[in-house]
Parts: sequence; structure tokens; C-alpha cells
Amino acid sequence: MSFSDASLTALRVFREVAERGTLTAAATALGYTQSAVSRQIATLERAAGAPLLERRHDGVRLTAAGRVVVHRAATVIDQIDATARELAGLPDERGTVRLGWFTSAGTGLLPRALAELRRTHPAITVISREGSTPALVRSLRAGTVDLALLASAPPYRPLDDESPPLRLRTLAERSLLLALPAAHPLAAGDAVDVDDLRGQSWIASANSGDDRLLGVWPGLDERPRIAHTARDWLAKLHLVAAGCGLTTVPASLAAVAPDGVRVLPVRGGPQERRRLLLAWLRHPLPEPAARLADALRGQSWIIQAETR
Amino acid sequence: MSFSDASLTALRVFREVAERGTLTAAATALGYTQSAVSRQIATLERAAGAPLLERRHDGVRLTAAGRVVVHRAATVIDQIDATARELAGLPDERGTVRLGWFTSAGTGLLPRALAELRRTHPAITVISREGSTPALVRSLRAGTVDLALLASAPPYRPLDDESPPLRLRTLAERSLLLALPAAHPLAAGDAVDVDDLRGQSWIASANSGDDRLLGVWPGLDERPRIAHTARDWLAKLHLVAAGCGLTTVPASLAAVAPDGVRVLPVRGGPQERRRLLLAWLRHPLPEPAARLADALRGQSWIIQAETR
DNA sequence: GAAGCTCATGACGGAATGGCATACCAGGGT
DNA sequence: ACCCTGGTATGCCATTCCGTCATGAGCTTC
Repeated sequence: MSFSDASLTALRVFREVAERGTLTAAATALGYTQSAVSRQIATLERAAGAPLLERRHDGVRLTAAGRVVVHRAATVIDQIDATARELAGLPDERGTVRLGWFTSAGTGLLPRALAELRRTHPAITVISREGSTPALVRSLRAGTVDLALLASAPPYRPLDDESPPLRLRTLAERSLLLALPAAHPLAAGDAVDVDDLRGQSWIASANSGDDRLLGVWPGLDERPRIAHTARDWLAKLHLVAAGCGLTTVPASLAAVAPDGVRVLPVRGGPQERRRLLLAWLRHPLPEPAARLADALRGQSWIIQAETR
Repeated sequence: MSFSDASLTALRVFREVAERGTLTAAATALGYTQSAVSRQIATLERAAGAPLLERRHDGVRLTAAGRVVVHRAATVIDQIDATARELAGLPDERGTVRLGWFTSAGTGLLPRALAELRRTHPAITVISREGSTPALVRSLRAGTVDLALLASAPPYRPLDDESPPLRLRTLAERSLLLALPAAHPLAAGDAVDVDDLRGQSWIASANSGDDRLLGVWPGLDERPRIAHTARDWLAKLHLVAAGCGLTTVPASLAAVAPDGVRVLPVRGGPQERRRLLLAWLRHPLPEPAARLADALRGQSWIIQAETR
């Protein structure tokens, strides 16, 4: 029994697991049952002669051997898929970038950068998908995205501690803002004082993954009053407009807030900065990915200037 | 059904078939039956959606799609095997060259070049194997050797007509010589006249593959008298010494002929030149392979000078 | 026309694979 | 203290897959 006995299916399953972080999620993504995935991993580990996953109560994490395997698996599967495309007579994907992005990049930075890129490099195709920061980091590791646009909050911990380390570039650094109903008493001035925020009602994001509670101004109350929970920005902003509560917004959304919503900075308290990061793993970055990175960087300067 | 459904086993089998040139040979090499190989290829072709092999009465040849697939298959399998090594904690094969060589290189050029390389670059490991020209060409295409040392006779046809073309470099060009018993009447002078060769008894090589009859001076008789057949050079030369017949030898063997054998040039008739070729496919050639090529080139100059 | 080589294919048995149900474990809320 | 909810592992089963064996069909050589 050696790794050469591994099956392609097992590699595919393993990559999916590495990307999703749990066997269960990988199973549903693949249309398998959890038990099938568990078995595939088990036989792959037997073939590898070493555990590839560290089992934890909240999912699994890659071991050192697992990191070796997921990297190889990604290139193997890419080869197979490229062969399929080539045989089908489709153009190869040399001119394609796969981009992952965190939700609030979707209203400003992303569409502008894509428009810019289409103007300057019409031959480049961008395939993108939204995802949470940990999901995107796993996708980078699993080789299913080439480039990821991430947000990071203080204390700016590294995104993961695996090797090789992800390559990072900070695109912009901006302040977290507060969205409140135009009719709200605090909405009168040019800014809100942090102490006035205690005891308010909040509209939070559905807590996706291990992120901290989003949408509530950080560091205020132990147990803030969550009036509503929504994943969608448009829904959240309309809830604010309807006077249902307050929420935090990244600066990029200030420009697109609907009527009835005011977006203001918060005075006092610790600086709530957010960094916009570009992350990738492959080095050197393939040509089209580098061009996309340029476009994102160009647009992020504009945004940075707009909103400080 | 798409190529993504291909299995690793099928790819392995396919590479072996591409390398051996017949399903049967691949089957015995893999320890399978011929029918198993036939089925694997059939399902792989179904997955690819196109025939990968052209069936001929004497084996199979790759189609255009087959060439695409064998190339990808080689890199996939290499990845898998590299993973296996890495997981086993073995050193990776970056410092290894896989060389293929035609039989008569084994007495002079090859050992000298390897000794030279070990002196100048002790870190490089060479794994080599003997093979016929068509077998080695297939091995280059299948990615199981990095470099091949080949012989070529006029009219110096291209080794194959597939794409991408093999990269070639001529190392030396030498005359074909004649080995005859020291006691033979023709062995008296410094050279033999081509017309005296008609009607002689010959010691031929076992006709391996589709090569023409080897060991008999070319262009003489329609049906030469073959007294003995042997694959091994040492055996052939001792048969000559025992007076059992004549045979042709490449110039590189002149120096190692045993007592009782004379090696002489042949006067008259068309020039019977043999080219020593170095062939490879990957470009650029990996570093250790390039160093081996240098060593072979260096030694071939010496040989060329020795024997003109 | 028989022998010898090639590849293809029908029949069949055993191994691999995925589904289901269930067991187990840890953390959080009541 | 309890259960609920997330996670993974595993016994049992049906099916599918993948080999072998035996045979057939086509072509070349003698």
C-alpha cells in the first residue's frame, strides 16, 4: 500500500474537504454522504501512510502531510480538468483568473476593478466567487482560487499559520463606519460619540463561521441587543432605514446607502480600522492574475482616497 | 461521462501502452492480462470522448488526442509518485536524470560519460536503461526518460512525426565497421573491399522491432546467409573469433574486440555512416539532464577523434 | 491454409465503493 | 443534570467496477 494506490476520487474528495474544513460540508458539496467522505479520507490516509487530517470537534485541519497532499492533489486535478477541456476543444484557461472575495467588496471595488480590467485587458476572463475569509484562505490553499480579496480587522493576525505562507498585500486601510436611521437622534451631527452607542438595538450579520459577531460596534457591551439578523447588505440597510436598529458598515458601502440611512464615523474608543488585503499563494503570480491584482490595486487607491 | 471521470489506473495503463506500442506488451509489463488493458483503454477512450489509439495489425499508435492525453498523464503520474516519495521522506528527484541508451553505447560512451559526470557533479544521480530506438522514442514521449542516446542510419529519417517534435543533437558521426576472424583470408589487409563481402556467412542481431536486419553489411544480397543470431555483442564477437562468420560493428566497439577478431573499414559501396544522437523532449532541459548531456557530448568528441 | 501475431468482447467472481443507520464525542443552552 | 446540535467513525448491505478466462475476428507470414 503506497500513495501511488490513491484514487483520483479520493484526491478530489480530499481537496474538497481541505477547502470546506469539515467532512460534512465537503460531502454535501459533492453530493455524497458524510460516511462516504469519511471512508475516502480513511483509505487515502492508509495509502499515504500518515494521517492527513487532524480531527477536531469543529471539523478537521490539515496535518503537515495533508498540506503536502492537498498541494499535489490540486495540480493533479487541474491537469485532468485541463485535459478534459483540451479534448473538448475548449480554449485553455491560461487567460483566466479565479478570484475569491469577501462580501462587501461586491458593491464597489470588485465591479469597478473588473470594468477597468475588461477595458484594459479584454482577453482576460475572471471567474469570481464570494466567500468568508477562512473559506477563501482554504480555497487558496486548495488551489481553487488564484487570488483572494480579504478583509482583516485588528490585531491583524496572520490568516493561517501553514506553510508556505500566503503572500499578502494591503490594498487599503479604512475606518469602520456606523449606519443609522436618518431620523435617529444620533444622526443629527457629523459623527457619533462611541459612548452613545451603549444599549442601542443592532442589526447583526448571521455569524458565518468563527468570525466574531458582525454588525455590532465592537467592544461595547458584553451582550448587545440584537434586534435583527440578516446576511444581505441591502436587507440590513433597509432595516436600518426602517428604524429597526443600527449596524456597522465598511466605508465602501457609504456611497450606496439608500435614502433614510445616514452613514457616520464614530468618535472615541479604539480606532476601528479595517484592512483590505490581496492574498495569493502561487509565485510568481500568473500573468492574468497579476493584471487583475493591478486593477484591484488601482481601484483601491481611488476608494482609499474617497473615504480615507 | 467526461475525461474527469478517468481513473489513475487507466492513465497508468495508457502511459504503459504508449510506451510499449502494443496492448499485449503493456499488459505483461504491468502484470495484467491483455484483455484488462484493452478494457482500460476502452473506458479511457469513452471518458475522453475520442479514440486515443489507432489500431494497427502490429500494435497501436497514438492519435492526436492520444498525444494530448499521454503528455498530461505523464505529469499526473509523476506528481503522484513525487507525492509518494515526499510522504515517505525520500529526497525528491530533482537531482536525478533518467537516460535511455541504445545497446552499443553501453561499452564505451556511456560508462565514460557517467564516470566523468560523477567526478564533476557527484550530486547528480543517473538512472539509465537500455532500449531500442523506437522504444526509447516512445519513452521520451511518455515522459519516462528525460534524455535518450540513439543511433541513426542514413537516410536519417526523423525519429517520429509527432508533435511537438523531438529535440535532437548529433554527438558524433562515424563509419560502420566490419568484424571478421583474424584467420579469415580478407583479414590480411588494412581494409576490406565491399565486393568481397557477397556470399559470406553473417552473424546477425535478433531483429528487435521493425529495425532492418542488423549485423549484415547493408545493400549486398537480397537474402544474406545468416549463420547465427545473437543479441549480445560479446557473444557475437566471440562467434566471429571462432570463425563462425562476419558481422558489422559500430566504431565504438573496435577498441574492445577480443583476440582473434579484426575490425576493419570497408572500401567501396555507399558510405555507411552512423550518427550518434541525443534526443529529448522537455524544454528547457532540467539542470541535471543538461549536465549529463554535456558529459556525453564531451566523451563523444574523444570517441569521434579516436575513430573518425 | 495454418500459424502467429494483434485487439475486442461475453461471462463471471471478488473487491471496492457509496448509502443507511447508528454510535460516539464535545460544547452550549436550558 | 439534561438534551440538542454540531462534528466524525463504523457495521452492514446493495451495487458497481475491474480484473480473469475463454473465445472470436482481422491481418501477415510462411
